[in-house]
Amino acid sequence: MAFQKPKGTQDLLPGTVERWQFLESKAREVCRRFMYGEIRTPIFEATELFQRGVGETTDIVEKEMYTFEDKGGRSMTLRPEGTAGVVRAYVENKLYGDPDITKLYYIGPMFRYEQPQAGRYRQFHQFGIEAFGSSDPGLDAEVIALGHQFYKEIGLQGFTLEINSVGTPAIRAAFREELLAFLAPKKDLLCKDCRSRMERNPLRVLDCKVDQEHFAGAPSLLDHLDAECADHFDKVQSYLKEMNIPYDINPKLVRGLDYYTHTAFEFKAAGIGSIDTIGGGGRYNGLVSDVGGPEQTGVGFGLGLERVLLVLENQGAELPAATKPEVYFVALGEAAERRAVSLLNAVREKGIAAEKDYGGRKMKAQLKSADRLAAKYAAILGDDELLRGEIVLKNLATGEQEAVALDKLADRLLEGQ
RNA sequence: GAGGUCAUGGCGAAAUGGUUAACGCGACGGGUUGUGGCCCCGUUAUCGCCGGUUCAAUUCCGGCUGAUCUCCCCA
Repeated sequence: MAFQKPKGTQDLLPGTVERWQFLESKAREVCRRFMYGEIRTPIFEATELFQRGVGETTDIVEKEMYTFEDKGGRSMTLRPEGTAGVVRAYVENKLYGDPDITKLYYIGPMFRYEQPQAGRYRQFHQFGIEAFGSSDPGLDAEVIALGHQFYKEIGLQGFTLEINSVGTPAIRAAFREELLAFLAPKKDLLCKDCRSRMERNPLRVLDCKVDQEHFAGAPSLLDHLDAECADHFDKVQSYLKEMNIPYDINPKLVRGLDYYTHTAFEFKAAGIGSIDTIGGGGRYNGLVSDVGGPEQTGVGFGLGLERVLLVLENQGAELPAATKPEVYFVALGEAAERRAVSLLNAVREKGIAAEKDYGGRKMKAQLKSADRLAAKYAAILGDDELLRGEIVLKNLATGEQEAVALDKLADRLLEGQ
């Protein structure tokens, strides 16, 4: 084989792209109803944007970025996530000047240099939304509701929602000290991953799969929230209840990116190997100013389209397949061939999906193609039909045939749809 | 960044250190010089790449690449 696609990427071919188109159109439709407008930002940005926006000590920035130097000597990075670029565009285009809340969505590829596994790719695709300009917990709830509606509408079964409040950076810093004080005496009992987490990201330690026995009596972040944070969290929950969106509180939920404040949430579903997160997000009140904008709040959400699709396929959901032609033209002989070309074109102009043979093959082979493509009709045109000014329309499911005047073909097909 | 499993045709999938690499599906052609889906016949593979062992490698060994699964982490 001469060339292979880069590791962790995929070719989406006709027959499966329809599934992607389905997900994308549903995403757009839900955003339309929620009044989120599409934003398309560059696929690469200045490296520093992600360093500042995502967080210097995150795995993404430390080891997963596709970074390169352009010919002008600038360090550029293929976007590893969507929020930083959107925030940059929000600031650069001074959308904060809009008196109303700015609500944006995006769909597109993201890039992370990782070892691929089930539901994890180097180029993957996210659908995400960001809402700027309000700290109202109702907006957090709206963001969650949009995600919930999307999953529901694509037919996903059995997904769950977990929420948490991660407070403010100051609260987290204080909690972090207390947690480390709790963990320090147990350090030697913990697994090697936990010991490294203690240095890199202590809040994640409590989520460890193997060391749970040592965590009895551990402090909880939720107990350290100040009145404002607790009130915000309560209100988010009451809005979710108001909308009948079921959720669980997961006090150990910490998101992988540094910028979250207050609300953090994840949607989960089984069916992607060892991975269960299909989407997540939260509020990021400090991010806009971190990236050089004014003090402005934001809340958002991103979901992985590959993962959602894997779960759907795993659940045996009905998904759209390749387009089937309404009619397949079978032409016999040169004169019929010429006429078939014009009929084909005319029918297509009327909006009918139509195909014909281009191999000059015999009738049997042409009908076989029509059958294989699952055409509804075969339109058979030979010298006899040409003389009569007719074409034979054969219903391939029933085998019934009828002669149709050539100039009535398109109308006949349209009424049969 | 670490580890396990794997790599044969368009697809699924056997077997084998030696001269025809099963079988199934599909595709193409024919049986039926104008009727598909059923049936019958025929055709359809430089065994991922590079190197090594050997008289001989698709088969054994090593490296590479990729897939898949898992850890870290994440969508």
